[in-house]
Amino acid sequence: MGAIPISGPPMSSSLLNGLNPEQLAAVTLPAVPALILAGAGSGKTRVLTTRIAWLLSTGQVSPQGILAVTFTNKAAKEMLTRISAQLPINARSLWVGTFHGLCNRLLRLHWRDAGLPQAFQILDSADQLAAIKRLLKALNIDDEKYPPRDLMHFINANKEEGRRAHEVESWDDYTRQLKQLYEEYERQCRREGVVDFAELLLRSYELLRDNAPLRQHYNARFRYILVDEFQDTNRLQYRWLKLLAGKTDPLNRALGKVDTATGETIPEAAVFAVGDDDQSIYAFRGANVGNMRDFESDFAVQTVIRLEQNYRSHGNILDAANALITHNRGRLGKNLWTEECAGDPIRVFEAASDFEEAQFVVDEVRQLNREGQALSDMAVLYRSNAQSRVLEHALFQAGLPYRVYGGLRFFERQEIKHALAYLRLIANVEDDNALLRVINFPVRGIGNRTLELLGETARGTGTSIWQAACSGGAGRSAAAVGRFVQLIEGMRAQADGLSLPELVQLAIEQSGLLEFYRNDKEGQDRLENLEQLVSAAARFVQDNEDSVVDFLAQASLEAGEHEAAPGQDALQLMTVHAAKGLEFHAVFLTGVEEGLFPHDNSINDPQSIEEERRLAYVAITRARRRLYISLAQSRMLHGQTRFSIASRFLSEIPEDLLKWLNRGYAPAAMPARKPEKAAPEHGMRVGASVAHPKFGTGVVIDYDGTGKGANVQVNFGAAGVKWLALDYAKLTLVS
DNA sequence: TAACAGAGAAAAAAA
DNA sequence: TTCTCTGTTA
Repeated sequence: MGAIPISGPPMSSSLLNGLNPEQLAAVTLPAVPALILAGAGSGKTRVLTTRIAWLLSTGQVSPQGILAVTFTNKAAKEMLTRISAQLPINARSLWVGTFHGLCNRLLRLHWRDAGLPQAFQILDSADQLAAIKRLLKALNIDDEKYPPRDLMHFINANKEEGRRAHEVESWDDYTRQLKQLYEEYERQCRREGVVDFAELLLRSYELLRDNAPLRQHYNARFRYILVDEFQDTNRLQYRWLKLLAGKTDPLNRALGKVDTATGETIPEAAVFAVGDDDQSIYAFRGANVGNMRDFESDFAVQTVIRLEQNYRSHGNILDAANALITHNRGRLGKNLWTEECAGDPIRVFEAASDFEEAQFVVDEVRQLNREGQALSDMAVLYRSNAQSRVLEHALFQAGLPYRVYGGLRFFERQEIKHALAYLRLIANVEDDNALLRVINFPVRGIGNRTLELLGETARGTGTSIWQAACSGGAGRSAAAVGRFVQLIEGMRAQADGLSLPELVQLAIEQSGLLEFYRNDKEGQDRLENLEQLVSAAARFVQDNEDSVVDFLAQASLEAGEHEAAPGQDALQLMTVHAAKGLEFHAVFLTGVEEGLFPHDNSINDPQSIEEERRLAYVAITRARRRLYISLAQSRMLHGQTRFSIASRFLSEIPEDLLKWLNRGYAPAAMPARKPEKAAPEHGMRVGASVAHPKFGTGVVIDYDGTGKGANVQVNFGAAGVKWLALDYAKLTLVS
């Protein structure tokens, strides 16, 4: 292993400057398995990149010996950028990427051993769903009884547990059928030469598991494996890591045999797992926090380092976050601290309605902005996307520029997907997914009936729809189908000798996409996007091989930026999930109400409540200096006014850290609303303001019973929420 | 084939 | 409320 040539002052000392003792210890660990519990804002990325730079610059390992894995392309890119800023190194020789990106790399290199066609295509989740719908149709399965989404989930969940169809246990007819469909789906994918996201993982896992020489090669090669966001790994990803690290997999007897047979001692890579169990918010998509404990025991981890010093937030914000998260059980344990002062208290605002809440945000943002705070350094966070509407409306009215995260991304747009489908067909005519997407777009007179016929022919002969189309079994529309076949054949014939951007240009022109959107009065944006696709292809060939297949793979793996307004100074709006990893001077956490945050769907399950609490923890720790928490007593939800009370999470934050901006707020100011139920005879409809001699004023949020048995539930704000028997309680209607 | 009406559902999301 | 899906109609 050669050392990296170093120019200038000794790299290692300047590298390590400014690290705190824990960070330094983590960065300079010897080759042992280690778990780094990195709290929010504790300099996690810095530790990861500095460790890689340190390992390289001290000559302990060559770039080939390092594998670093992340979840998002953004994180991977950031890591590469920061490493190359610290070291004069060709970043491309490093294996740094997402799980899926690295698996793709592995499978492209060893496609034959993995049993894949050389030009295999990657299905994104929309493609996968389409493929499943097509399968169900082909098999004549009632999709009411077997919803495509459920089947997709079934398949992915099993793959993520490392189970092939034949390994699925089924005790009832329903599961037996799902299992059967899983098998059929795999067959279809194999025939079409496509792999879905979960398959990328599973296939490369199996490749390493079943191919001893290959595994030994990579075991010998990767001496240091670094994992970012380890708490977000799923079971399959963890097993994949174990395999790469040279750990035998107890779940897999075959592997044990191979290893005894070869008699080789497997060298074990030093796995450096960085994560934070308190920020695990992706259980719903398969993340298994338990991997952190499993890692400790499976690898006999002796080194656990806690990065608890926070460089982001003021003390009060950290205290609030710490206090909140202690309500979770079974944590690995961590307490953030800072050298900064306590700072401002957390400002709490209880609004009468979602409109008023939005208005509050507008007013505060405007005030902060007037004081010189950049809008882009402020964020409004919410639990669910539906909440953004009211906020956007108020911001728009106030003329405050804002940017909403989420929504469609570049490679997910329909015009882009259409263009890519033509490219896919050029690369592989057997790709039924791609064919069906564009055979009649732009419209060329090939309707459903024709497609059904083609589908039947294909099924009958066990071939692709393309084959069926070529053989001319298209009934009345045979001519139209023939023209389509000719169109694609023509493109394929011209493809030779064209560069990738030229090919993209050709595809969008000859397919008629360009003309179609030119004639479409709302097609202007789409035309621009198609132009951008050509530029993207041009950019791609600058840094990569001129290969359609590689370009398509990248398009699937990196869907591109979320839709966002052009780069002026704008307030940031996003879900709490989307905010993970980001930080802002001021954060507005909105909708902190029972039923919304924690969400209704998690209220009956302690595990889910804990995940919601971690989500709140993530939200709070995004703020550097100012944190606002707001809630609304009533809000429009699904077209109905819904009344709610403050979130339990709010009461889990010590009162002395909070500053209620509108304590003693008069609920009578609430606009009249239609009662939810028939008006009760006592007149205490939902939303009515009432007064109680002891609890003060409040708002009726529910009632039941009649006559002597009548009860009403009242939100008294500071005094809490109470059910009161009307017959006894001295309640009076205000106003 | 395309436009339209009515039903039903609505948590979060990377690759 | 608003989006998406399905089935119907011109």
